[in-house]
Amino acid sequence: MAEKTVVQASNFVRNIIQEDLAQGKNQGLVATRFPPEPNGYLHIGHATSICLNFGLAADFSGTCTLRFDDTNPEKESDEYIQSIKRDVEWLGFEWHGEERYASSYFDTLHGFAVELIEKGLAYVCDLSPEQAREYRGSLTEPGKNSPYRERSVADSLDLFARMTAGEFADGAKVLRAKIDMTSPNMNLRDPIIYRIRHIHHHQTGDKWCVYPMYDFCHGLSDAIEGVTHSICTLEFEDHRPLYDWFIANVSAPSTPRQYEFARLELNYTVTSKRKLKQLVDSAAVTGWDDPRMPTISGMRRRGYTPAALRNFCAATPVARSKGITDVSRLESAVRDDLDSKAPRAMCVLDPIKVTITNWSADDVKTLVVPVHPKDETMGTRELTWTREVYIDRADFAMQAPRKWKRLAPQQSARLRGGYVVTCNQVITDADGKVLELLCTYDENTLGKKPEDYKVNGVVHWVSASHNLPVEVRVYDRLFNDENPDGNKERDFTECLNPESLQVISQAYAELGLASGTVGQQYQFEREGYFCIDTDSTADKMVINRTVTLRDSWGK
RNA sequence: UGGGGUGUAGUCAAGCGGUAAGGCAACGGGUUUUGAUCCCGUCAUGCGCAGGUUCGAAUCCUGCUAUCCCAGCCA
Repeated sequence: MAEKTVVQASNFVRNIIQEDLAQGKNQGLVATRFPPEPNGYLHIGHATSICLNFGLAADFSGTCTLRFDDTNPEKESDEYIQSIKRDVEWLGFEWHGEERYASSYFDTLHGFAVELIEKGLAYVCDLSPEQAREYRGSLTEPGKNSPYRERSVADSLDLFARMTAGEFADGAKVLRAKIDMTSPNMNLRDPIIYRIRHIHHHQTGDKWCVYPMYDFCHGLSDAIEGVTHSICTLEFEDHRPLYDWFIANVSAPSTPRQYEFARLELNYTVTSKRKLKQLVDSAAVTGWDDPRMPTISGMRRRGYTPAALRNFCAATPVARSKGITDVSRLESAVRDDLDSKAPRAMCVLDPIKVTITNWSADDVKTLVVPVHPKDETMGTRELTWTREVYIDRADFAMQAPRKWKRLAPQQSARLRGGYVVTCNQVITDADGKVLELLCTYDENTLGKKPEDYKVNGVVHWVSASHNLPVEVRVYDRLFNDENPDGNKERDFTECLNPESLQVISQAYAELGLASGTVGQQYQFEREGYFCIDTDSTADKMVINRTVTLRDSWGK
């Protein structure tokens, strides 16, 4: 089946690039970058950034690099680097050249810092963190100059060299840019550009004990890579003057421009690496790849597809106004992609036994049905029809409501792909719980409508004797509250949904599923989309519910 | 009380002086051996509020208001 074309939502960055190109800026080049800090797993918010940066580069025949913004070794690790690379690749993007590391620019960056000192635009400051905070002033009051601000160039040069050589303890001194302590923009009040950290770095080992701060490192790394359009989120808007200041005051090899857009917010979801890490560390979920997590690895395990995520991102407008996107948009992107790709199968999650009284117990019939109702290139599959079958408890009602299209006493329904059956008798236990349905089948209804009566319902089923018992994990949203961290009075973990995972230890799938391998996706007809989980063993297949089908009947 | 942003339907948004795109959600209807998919249709006399400029304003001007971000040696 052909790939659907996805509507590309508006994108103000795209417009800016088109104008730049029209004016011949940047020699007609477009270069972007995706710059994660390797301090956690990527989530749905990063997916929008990835799609934006790689997508823009692809659309304008440009390049997009993957650069690890690894300036804070304390929180970073190789595990995160590996997961990030895997996630970007899985999404279907290829970064330009080898992956980059800001840490591999440390020599150049250090040189830029020296250059600033030589120009009298940076100085070594001995203020303690507490003192520095006092000197910084507040949002409404200007800051005061540090007593070390007028230190001579020679002294700062010497001190910075000794900082770099490891002569001072963590926090003893910092290198600061000399800008304006009275600026209404806090970022310009002599920001710190290097701090001392005697700590092993996952890439550079013990080579350095001074590490550059984000503002200094990021823009200049962009300049080193020849990035033309540096796209980040809105909270960095106030940093832009600083971004430009560093590039203007150092012999930067190019002049990238920063553009900010509103990060993606999803309702019923938390997207903050810190909070996601908290969920993992507190065992509220089983790991970064728990299928309930909004991480890329979690969504992958849940059964979301790269195309679904890409389509979702492409259809998400890139704007400068903040808004909360409805998760239903994500879910509809998943359904939309899986509908055409997922083979169909049947699985009964909550069984009631049905005995077809006019079908012989030793008669086992093979039915051949299409794998996909609209795509015959996907072939056919076999179902086993026997005297005893299971249907779902939800598909039978003692008292059929109005417009009921399923089974009920004296009512008929088709067992999908098989015959029409009529329920003649209901066997219940002392409490009235339905134990078994006694039905008769109509032999003239295989592959055709009954001649003298109408059947409006179709119900999924599986043979009670020829099936594959599986464990099914049914997921619901992780949080009950639409805005988990919208209330400052309570911790976001207080609105964790206690029923976000329901384990059905024994469900019954059609036999054909036995050949499925980990990651294989299916549509269980009338139930939803499912995939085989990594927890599956030779003895027990574990299946995740990715998302339900749209349901206009209601639950 | 400083600075920087943003307010268009339930929701997210386009719109850039010429008479309010689109998506999701919702609601009707058609097809259907999945209450799915698919297909049709409905959904802003109005763009945060109040003035002003103009033949004409969501778009320009003035004032107001709401809301978000910034005082890490985090990114």
